[in-house]
Amino acid sequence: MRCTPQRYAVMSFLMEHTGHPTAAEIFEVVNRVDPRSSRATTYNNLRDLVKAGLVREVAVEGRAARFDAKGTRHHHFICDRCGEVEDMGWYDVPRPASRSLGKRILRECELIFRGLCTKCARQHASR
Amino acid sequence: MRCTPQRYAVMSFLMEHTGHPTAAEIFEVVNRVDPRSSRATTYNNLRDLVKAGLVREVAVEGRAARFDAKGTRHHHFICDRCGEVEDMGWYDVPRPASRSLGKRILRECELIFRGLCTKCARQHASR
DNA sequence: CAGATGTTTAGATTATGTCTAATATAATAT
DNA sequence: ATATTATATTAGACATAATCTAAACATCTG
Repeated sequence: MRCTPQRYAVMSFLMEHTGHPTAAEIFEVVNRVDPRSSRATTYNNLRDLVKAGLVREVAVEGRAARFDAKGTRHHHFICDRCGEVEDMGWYDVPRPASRSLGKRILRECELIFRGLCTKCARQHASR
Repeated sequence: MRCTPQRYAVMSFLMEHTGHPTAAEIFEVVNRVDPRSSRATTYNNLRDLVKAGLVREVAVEGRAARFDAKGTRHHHFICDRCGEVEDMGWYDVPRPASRSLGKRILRECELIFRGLCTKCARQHASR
C-alpha cells in the first residue's frame, strides 16, 4: 500500500483526532485543508486502511459508520441518542469457552457500552 | 402499541427464527406467507419493536442491520467475511469503573465476538 | 523507456432506510 | 350506536451512505 497524499491525509487526520468521524466528515475536513481528494478515494482509502488493520470501523445502528485510528487498545461507548462514539479505556474481556466457539475462528472480543453521552445526559436531566 | 397482523408477523417471525435476518429478508418472508404488509410498515414495526425493547438491532459494518428477538440474554458473533450474526451464550461483562464513565449514563454492556463463522472458516481452511 | 501494477477521479449506480399524505382501523367518549 | 380521537398501514417519492465504473494518472520494475 503506497503512501499517497490522499491516503496520508486520511490517516493523519484520524491519528490527530480522537473523535470518531464519519467518512463524509473525513472527506469534508481533509478537502477543506487541501482539496485534492474525492469522495470515492476517501472511501477507498478508509476501506484499505481498515483492511490493513490501521483503522477501525465502528458500525452504529441507523447511522453512518465511524472511523478510528487503532492506537492504544480501547473499548467504545456509543450514545443511544446522538450516535457519538467515544473511547473508553481498555480492559481484558473474558473469552468464550472454546466449546461454545465450535469451529468458528475468533479474531477479537469487543466491548461496547451503550447509553447517553455526557452532553445528551445533561440535556436528558434538564427536561 | 397495538398488536396488528403485520406487527405480529414480524415479531413471531423473529421469535421463531434464531437467525438474524435483515429488514429486507423479514419483509420478503413475511409477505411470501401472507402478503399484507408493506416495506414501510416492516421498517416502522421493526423501529417500534426495538424502541419497545422487544427486539434488538445489530449494526454490521458495511452491511444491512440485522434484527433479533430479545429472548434469553446472549452476546453476538459477527462474521468478518459474510456478515452473519450468531448468538453466543451470555455471561456477565465487567462494567467500567464509574470514574471512567464520568457523567455518562450507562444502559448496557454488549460483547461482540468477531472472526469467521463455521461456514467461512471451512472455506478459509480449504484454500 | 515500456509494461505492469496501483491509485485517483467524477459521476452513475446500488443499497438501505425514511418521509409524506392519503387511507384504514381500532379505542374512547358522548 | 355514533362521533371523535388516536394509532397503524400503504405506495411511492425521497434521502443518505456507500460502491462501482471506466478512464486517466502515478509509481514501480526490469
